[in-house]
Amino acid sequence: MGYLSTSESSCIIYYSCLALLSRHPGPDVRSQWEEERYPEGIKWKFLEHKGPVFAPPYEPLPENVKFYYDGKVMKLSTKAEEVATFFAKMLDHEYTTKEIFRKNFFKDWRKEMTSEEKSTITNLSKCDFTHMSQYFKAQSEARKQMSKEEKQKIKEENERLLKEYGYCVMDNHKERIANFKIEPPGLFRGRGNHPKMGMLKRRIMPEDIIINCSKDSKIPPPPPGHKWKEVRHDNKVTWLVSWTENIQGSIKYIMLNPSSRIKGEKDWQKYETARRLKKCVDKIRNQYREDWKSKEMKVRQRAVALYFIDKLALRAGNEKEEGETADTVGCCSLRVEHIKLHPELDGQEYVVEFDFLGKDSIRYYNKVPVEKRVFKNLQLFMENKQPEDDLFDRLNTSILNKHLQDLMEGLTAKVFRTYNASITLQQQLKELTNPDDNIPAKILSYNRANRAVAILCNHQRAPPKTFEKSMMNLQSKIDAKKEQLADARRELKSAKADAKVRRDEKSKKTVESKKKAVQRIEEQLMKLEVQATDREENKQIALGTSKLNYLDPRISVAWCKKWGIPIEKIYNKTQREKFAWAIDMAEEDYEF
DNA sequence: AAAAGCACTTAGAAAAGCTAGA
DNA sequence: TCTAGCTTTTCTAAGTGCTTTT
Repeated sequence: MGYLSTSESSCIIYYSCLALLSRHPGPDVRSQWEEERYPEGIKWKFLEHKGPVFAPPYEPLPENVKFYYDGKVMKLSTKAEEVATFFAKMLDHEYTTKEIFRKNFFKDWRKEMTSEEKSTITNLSKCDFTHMSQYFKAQSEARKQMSKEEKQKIKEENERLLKEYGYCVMDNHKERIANFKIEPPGLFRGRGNHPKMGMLKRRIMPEDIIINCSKDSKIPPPPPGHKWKEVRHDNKVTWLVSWTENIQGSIKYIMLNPSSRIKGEKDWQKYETARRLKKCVDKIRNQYREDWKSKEMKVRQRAVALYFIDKLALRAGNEKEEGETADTVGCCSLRVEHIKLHPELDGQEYVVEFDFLGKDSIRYYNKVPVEKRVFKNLQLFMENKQPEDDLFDRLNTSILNKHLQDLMEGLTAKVFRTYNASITLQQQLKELTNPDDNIPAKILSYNRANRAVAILCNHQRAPPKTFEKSMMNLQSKIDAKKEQLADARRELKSAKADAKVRRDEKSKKTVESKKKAVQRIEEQLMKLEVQATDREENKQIALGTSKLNYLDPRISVAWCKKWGIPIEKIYNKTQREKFAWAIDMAEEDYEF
């Protein structure tokens, strides 16, 4: 294969291009470079891959695993049994108690039944999946108890699969594929109050699959006896494989790993756009403050919405088809019922109380003092409206983004989130890093800066199930360490006293080593205390999303260089691969 | 100009993997 | 050597925003 160079050497070429650009970031250089590689929307010239890995076929249950209907054993047809196992596997989950889930599941399950099954099984409550469920639990238990050799065998098989299907060649690079396995069939689990929860996500067959690769590549063969839906050669897109999913009718893709050239470059570009916003954000802010006074309602709504997006890092809020998804909103789709106006609250004037479900049905709750003009405008927008009416009835994301495009090339609502997240990290790092701190304390400061961003972006997580217990464990470790420290100090004291009397070399040495011991234990104690603080503050906050998607990695790299923190303390292996471009590029004086 | 389609980024939960300390 | 408790990886849903169709 003539195209294949080693991935390493091509990486060097790629990253040195980026590095060069970062030092000479004029718009001419950048567009010239991009045009040279990819004229107008072309994403690649050569693409070759092995196609997707399909979900393993259904294995029928052993004869002794029974399903009961209305108290009586019933042997199910293979198709009906397969769908029944999906439900059985989820039996412990509270999903299966929800009425919508049960209704959707039962409806779709019945479609898979034979006509006899259909006439017998008419009530889900009479179905007893417990035996099946127990069987699966035993299976997973058995998997855990497997011998080392068996586990090793499975690991090797996975590695073989990864080696064979996990990589592709795009232009001159061998690149890792993100999700080369096709999603297996199962029951749809939406987030929050999703109207389609419990529906059957059907098995994807080769006949559903569109393959995308270059004409001059070796086209992956479909599994024996099957055909692809289509093979296309579209180099204006980055995906390798796609299919249409049956729940929402949306398209799913197989794409490259974040470490790939095509993703890294896009990521870098995203932060460059945010940095361009930095240069004109003051002007834009002045502009929207002016627009609060506009005589046009549409302009005022746009200006207030933009203020929220900027100040609170809200998402844009596209319209969604009603009844197809969970009822969640972003800025432009806020409804009157999602905010409360308080002329005065807790000693503050003009407070807006937000309470709505955002992406993934994560609750956004915040009380924010706003400028008087914003407050008056909101009162105006809410006049004569019902709770379920749109707050910004003259606005949508497309109007807003068109306006933003006029203010700055490439500016859209989401750029504000990236900009505010990254600038907040940079500011917080400056403010929180104490030069005299040791490394663990500096890392605590980093995590606190990261946390400020996560709070801004409302990145939440369910508190870990074992949180209380693990906090208690840590506390008892701290207590033990304190006792150990007290002991060490006592020993040091007596060693000193001893040395004073004896005045010989040996006892002097003892004092020194006891001193060292005290110091070491002090450090260990400090480390533990820092860990406890960090964990407590992090209880309900997820740092990963902002770290991965919103924070310009060059800020973190520069901070590490400046303070002599090993980059491994901030980014794990995967993250270092994703941010290889930034690690290579950023010097200690990098400014976002 | 509104709706539908498409391609891509962003998101938290769950599974899997790893490791320190019993 | 085992396993509890953590971190990392995997999974796939749910957004954004642009393009195409009606």
